[in-house]
Amino acid sequence: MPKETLMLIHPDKRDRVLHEAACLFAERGFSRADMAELANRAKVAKGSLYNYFESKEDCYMFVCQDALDRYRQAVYDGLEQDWDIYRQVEHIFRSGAGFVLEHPEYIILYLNISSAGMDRFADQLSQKVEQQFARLLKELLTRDMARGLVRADLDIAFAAHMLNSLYIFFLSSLVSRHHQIRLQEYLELDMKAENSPVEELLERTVKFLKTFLKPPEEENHG
Amino acid sequence: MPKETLMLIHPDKRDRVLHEAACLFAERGFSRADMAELANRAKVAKGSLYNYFESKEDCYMFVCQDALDRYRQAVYDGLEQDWDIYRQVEHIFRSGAGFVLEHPEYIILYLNISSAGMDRFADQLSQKVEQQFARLLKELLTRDMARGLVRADLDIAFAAHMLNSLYIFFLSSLVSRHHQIRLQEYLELDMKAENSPVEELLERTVKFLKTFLKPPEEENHG
Amino acid sequence: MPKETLMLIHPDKRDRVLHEAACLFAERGFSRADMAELANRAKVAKGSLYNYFESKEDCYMFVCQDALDRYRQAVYDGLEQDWDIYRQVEHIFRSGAGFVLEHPEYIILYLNISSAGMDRFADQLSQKVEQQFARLLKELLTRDMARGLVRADLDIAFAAHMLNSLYIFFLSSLVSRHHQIRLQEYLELDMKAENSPVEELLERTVKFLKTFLKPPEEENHG
Amino acid sequence: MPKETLMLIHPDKRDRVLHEAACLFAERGFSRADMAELANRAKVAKGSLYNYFESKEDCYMFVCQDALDRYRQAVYDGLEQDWDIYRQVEHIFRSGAGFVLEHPEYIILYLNISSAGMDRFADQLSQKVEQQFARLLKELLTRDMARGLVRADLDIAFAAHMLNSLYIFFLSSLVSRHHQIRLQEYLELDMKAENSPVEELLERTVKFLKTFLKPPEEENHG
DNA sequence: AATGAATGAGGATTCATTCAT
DNA sequence: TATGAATGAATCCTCATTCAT
Repeated sequence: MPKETLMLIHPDKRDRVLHEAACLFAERGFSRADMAELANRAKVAKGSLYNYFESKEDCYMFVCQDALDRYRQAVYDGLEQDWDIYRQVEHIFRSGAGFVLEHPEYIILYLNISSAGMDRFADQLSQKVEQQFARLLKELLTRDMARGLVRADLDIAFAAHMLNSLYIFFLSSLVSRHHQIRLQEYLELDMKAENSPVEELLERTVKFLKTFLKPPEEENHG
Repeated sequence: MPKETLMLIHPDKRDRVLHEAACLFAERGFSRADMAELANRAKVAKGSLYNYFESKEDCYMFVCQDALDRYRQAVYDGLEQDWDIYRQVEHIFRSGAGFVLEHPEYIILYLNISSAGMDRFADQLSQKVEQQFARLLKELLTRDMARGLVRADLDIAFAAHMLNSLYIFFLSSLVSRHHQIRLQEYLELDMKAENSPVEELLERTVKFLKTFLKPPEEENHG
Repeated sequence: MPKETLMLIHPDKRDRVLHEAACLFAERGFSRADMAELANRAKVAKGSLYNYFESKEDCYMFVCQDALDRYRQAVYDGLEQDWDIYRQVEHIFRSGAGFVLEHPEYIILYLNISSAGMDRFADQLSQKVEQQFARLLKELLTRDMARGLVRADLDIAFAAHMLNSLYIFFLSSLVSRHHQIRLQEYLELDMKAENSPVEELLERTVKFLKTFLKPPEEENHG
Repeated sequence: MPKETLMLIHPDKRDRVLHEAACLFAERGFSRADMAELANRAKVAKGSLYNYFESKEDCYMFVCQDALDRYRQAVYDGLEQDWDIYRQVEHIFRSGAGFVLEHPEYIILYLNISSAGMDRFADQLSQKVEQQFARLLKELLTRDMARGLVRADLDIAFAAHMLNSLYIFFLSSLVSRHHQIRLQEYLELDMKAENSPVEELLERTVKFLKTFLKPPEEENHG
């Protein structure tokens, strides 16, 4: 619940504040980020921040929500309803990667929600963050199972859960040192290499998914 | 690189300090945890902490490494080499869950490594954390693929990556608010319920894995 | 490099802070002086000091530079270019003494620069402190040697060095316990006596200088 | 007043402690020097230091007194009573320089006595430090004035004071950054140069002294 | 609405000294 | 006598937030 003022100021300034806040929180984490630095970066007076937000926490929360909105617009926009699940998932992975590479700060904010001492943020943000993709995945799996594109013996909810898990780690590996190191251990991919293997990882992921989700007879025919 | 003193004091005191540190860091995160509070909880003088550790950061790092050692001992100890991958994985999931329920603080420390501003910790910890399980999973998959227990068309590295991803989310859902909410959205399981559905989740996970990893012909026979 | 804020606050407050800082640093030395005490004395919040200065060290450095500026204004102001060196030197000794008696803290700060562990301050301050008087003395000696007021066989640079040495010890004996004790041993003057022998010391110094610097023939005529 | 124990331990250990203490105090100054570091350097337990000394202050005081004893032994030892003042002074300057170059820490301790907040040390040390040279200089001047080697119109006490002043600055310029910078300004001598101009400075000093102290007729004859 | 100086609680770290072994 | 772990007061500096202009 930011203050009214935030919506009354010039949109450029608002965007600047939100962008710099997202970057700063992503760089330092909530605790180590400081409002004076934010004011500097956003070229705004320290006092002004408190005309826009109730508190640092309020600022953080709003930045996360705003990030989520921007993420959704970027990722779900080009989606065509009638594509099969494999195509939709591939599209989401690809546009998700595009978005994250352009705005690495947002996925870091996401990862932060599950870190220590952030429960109060999780309470307000997590459901909002997870719900949409969970529903979409389950709907698509159900629909395409009916269509025979997905194996019939599938635990749909769990499959959605697994898809999302892979998605999270896929995006995380684009920005988080830990996830890059982890990926290095598992897939021997160096996400920090000049010639980043994003596309390779993406294709391997999608291929893997198909191996698993497609019905056995599909393989016989394919 | 804690100071020598840490290894010279009474093991009970050392354990108390490490335990309280792990709990405090897990409760508050690195930044918000404070050394005075740690001293109180561990019933040790503030100054003594600096006889044991170079700095708060050094303390954090060592607590994480120590946590990893304890985790490994707890989880890998009962493992029998000749069990098939399904049984080994189930055992790891089960003993992992047991460990995490007893020491929720440790998995929270793990999640923290991938949060904002923790890259310097990731640099020192992540590989150590991920390597062992990555290797084990890949070895088991390779071995059991040869034995015909795992489908032959498998991208072994990616499957290991997926198994680990599910493991991480499984354990996380035992302790992290965010992951609990996420699981609620995907699997409609309330991990905070009195009658915790851990066992159910575990069985569902193992069953799901079998569906995916077992060779098709296996299904025909089973 | 104090922060901008220092120059934006009310001059009275700035002066109060600088004055109290100079006094405190002079009383205790750099290490033993503490910022909380300074805040108290200057009737300013502790945090405010850090709006004015980058650090304690920055504060110290600026206080020294400011002291130098004030010293120069007080001492060099009444100087008349065409006075002979004896009169100019006497004037500087006298106004220097006046300044030091009014602001004993400044000369203590000067003495501090040459004490242990203060090299980093010396690097930034010493040249600035010494240069002006060195040049003035050498110029006057050169000029008055040409005029026949100073003996012709003089090592001008060394004479300037010696004049300055005497000046430093003269001023130091007004404030430093060590230098007072030293002077007691050499000149049997008790600088701490109620009826302070400053004037006597000054006259004796000037007389001594004349004995040494004046050309022999001058003595014959005088 | 160190504790008895100091005199009972092995002289090598005592020397090591005193040497390291002198060096440490010279490097850091009294306040910033710490007893733990001293214990490390002297390869002695921290607790042992408190078997030797009442306190840090007691340690500092004793180190200074010990330094003075060593200085005196080194500097006054080779002195021949019947040398004229010029030769004796030159000898003292030269052996003083030798001593200081070998033990730079001692002169730094001397400079420290006159710095801020060290009055309590000055009260106990300064007289002891200054008295001997003051007396010697005055005696020599008196004797050699009677011998006609020193000009008759001399203010003997003041001349002694001046000689000592030059001596202090001469020695200081061998070790103190501030004094080196000062000397650079006055004499354009770089005491830090590889080919250190110590000898040049010494000769120039002695020559200067002669110019000043010798009676005029001496010059006519010389 | 914008500004930025003021505030003071909070938190990491240091260090002289003690004392049990 | 030597040791070094324990102690806690002391001290530098940070930073969210307020408020007068």
